[in-house]
Amino acid sequence: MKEIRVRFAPSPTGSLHIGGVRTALYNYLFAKKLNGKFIIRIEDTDQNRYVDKAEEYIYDSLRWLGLEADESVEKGGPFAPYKQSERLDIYKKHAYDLVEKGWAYFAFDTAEDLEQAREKSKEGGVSTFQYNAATRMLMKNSLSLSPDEVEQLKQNQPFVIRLKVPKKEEIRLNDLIRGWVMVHSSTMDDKVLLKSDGMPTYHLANVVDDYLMKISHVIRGEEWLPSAPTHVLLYQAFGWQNEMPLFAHLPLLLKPEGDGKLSKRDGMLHGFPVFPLSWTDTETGNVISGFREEGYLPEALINFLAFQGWNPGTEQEIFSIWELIEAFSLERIGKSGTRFDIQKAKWFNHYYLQQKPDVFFAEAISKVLEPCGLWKEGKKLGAWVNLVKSRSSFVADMLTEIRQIATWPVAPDEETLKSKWNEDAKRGLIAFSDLLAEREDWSAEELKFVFQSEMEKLGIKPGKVLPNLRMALTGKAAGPDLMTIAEVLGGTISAQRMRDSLQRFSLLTGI
RNA sequence: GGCCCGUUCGUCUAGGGGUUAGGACGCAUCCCUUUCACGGAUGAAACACGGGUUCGAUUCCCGUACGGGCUACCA
Repeated sequence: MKEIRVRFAPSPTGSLHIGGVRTALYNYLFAKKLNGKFIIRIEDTDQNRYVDKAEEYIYDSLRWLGLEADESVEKGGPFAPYKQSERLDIYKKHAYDLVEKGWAYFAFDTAEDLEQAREKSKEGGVSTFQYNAATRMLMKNSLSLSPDEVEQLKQNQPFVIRLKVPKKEEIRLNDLIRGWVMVHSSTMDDKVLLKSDGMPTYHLANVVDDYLMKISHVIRGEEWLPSAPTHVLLYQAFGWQNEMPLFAHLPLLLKPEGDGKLSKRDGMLHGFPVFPLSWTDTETGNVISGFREEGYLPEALINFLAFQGWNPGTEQEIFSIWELIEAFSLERIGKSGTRFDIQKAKWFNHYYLQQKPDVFFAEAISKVLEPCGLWKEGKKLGAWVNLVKSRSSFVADMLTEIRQIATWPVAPDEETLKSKWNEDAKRGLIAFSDLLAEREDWSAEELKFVFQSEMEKLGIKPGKVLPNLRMALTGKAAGPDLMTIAEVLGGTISAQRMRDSLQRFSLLTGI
C-alpha cells in the first residue's frame, strides 16, 4: 500500500482561521491514524496579500494545539523546501512543459483587455465572461496570434500561462466525502497557471507540489471543490493521473446565525474567538484575542473542533487526541456545513478544566491572592481550587471568584441586607465570630458543626443567619460554600471581616 | 445569472425502506443547597416541500424551495 502522506497548506495572508485549524486537525488525525506523514507546506505565492507575521503565527498555533508536522519549513524533510516561494523554478519549468505539450499557452491580455471582455459579455447577456475554448481565439494569446507576434509580445510585455481546457470533456472526480462529482469542461475556464510576476497560482503550485511531495490524500475545505476538476485536468496534462491523490472536501464552518461562512467579524460580533491565538491586525493594529487568550485549553479546543463536522458514530463525546486518532475516519465526516457552536466549546472547556490537577492553577491563583495578603505559605491551594473549580468553565472564572472572596467586603449587597438582616442574625453572627476567632486553622467540616450547634444553643434557625454570614464574609448574596470560604480565609480574617461587617451593617440599617 | 455541493430537534449529530427517530449542547422543571453555581433526574424540541418507486419512505429516484461554495494574474 502507498504511504499515507497528507498536507496542510495554509497561505500566510493573515491569521489562521479556526476553520483552517480544523482542516489541519483532520489532516493530522488522518495521518496519525494510518501511520502516515503530516506535512505543512506554506503557500506564499500571493505577493500582494502576504503578511509577514502570519507564517510564524501558523506554527505557533499548531504547536499550541500539539499538531506537530513530520515535514515542514521548520522541520525540513526529504522534499524540502516546503515553502512555495522557494520553489519558483520548479513551477515555471512545469508551466513551460505544459505549453510545450500543448496543454497550456501564453496569454498577453492586459487587465483592461479582460475587463473589456467581461463588459462585452455582460452586454451580450452572458452573466460572466469565461476565458475558454469558446472565447480564447478572440483573445490575445499564443493560440490566436502568429508565432512572430507571440515572440514579439513575449519580449515586450508581461504575460501569463493559461491552461488549455478541452472543449468537450466530462471531468470526473471521486471525492471521498461527496462521491462522484462530474463537471463538463465547457463550464470551466482556462485558469491562469503562471502569473505575470512569475509566481504560480494555487492551482499549478498545489498540483505540482502534491505530486512531487507524493501526497496521497488531499483533505481541504469545500471551497476548493469547484476548482478540483481543474486540478484533475492538470494531473492528466502532466501525465500523472495514476499518481493523483484522493480528494476529500470538508464541509465548511458556518456563522452561528444568519447566512454565510464563519468570519472574523462573527467573533467580534458575538464575543467569541475565531482565531486560535491572539492576532494583531496588520492594518488597524487591533489585537483580536484567540481561543488561548480566552482561556480555552488546547485539548478542549481539539475535542470541540473534531466534532464540528465529524463524529465517531458512538455516543462518546470526550476524546483525548489519542482517542481521536484511534477513532478518526474520513467516512464519518458529514457533508453539510456546520454552524459554529461556541456553547459546545465552552462545555468541552468546562469538562477539561475539571480534569486539571490543583497545581495547574497554582501560579494564577497565587497572583490573585498575594496582593490581598492571603495564601502566603501556599498550603491552602487545594482548598481554594476546590472552592471555585466546579463552578468554572475557564481559569478566568476561577480567578474572578477567588478575587471576590479575597477582597475585603466593604460594600454589602443592599437588597439582601434590607431583607435578611435582623436581631437574630446579629446575635448569631456575634456568637459565631467569637468562636471563629478562637482558632486559625478550621476545616469546613468543623466549622459547619460548630456553627450548627451554636445556633441550636441560641435557638436561632441556621437559615436566618447564613445569608448574613455570607454578606459579612464576602459582601455578596451568592457564591460557593460558606464554611469552605471561612476555612480558606482562616479564623482570624474571617472573624475580623465579620466584626467589621457587623459595624457596617449597624450603621446602614440601625440594627 | 452560471456551475458545483448540501438539507434529521434552536445547534452539533446518530440512524436508515417497517424505530416510541437515539445522544450531546442549550433551554425548562424538579431534586440537592443558606444562596449562585456544580451535580443528578425529568421534559419540551427534528426527518424542508411536492411527485414518483414500493405493501410501506424520513431513508431510494426526480423536481421545487431553501442554504452554502465557486465564478480573480486570492488562496
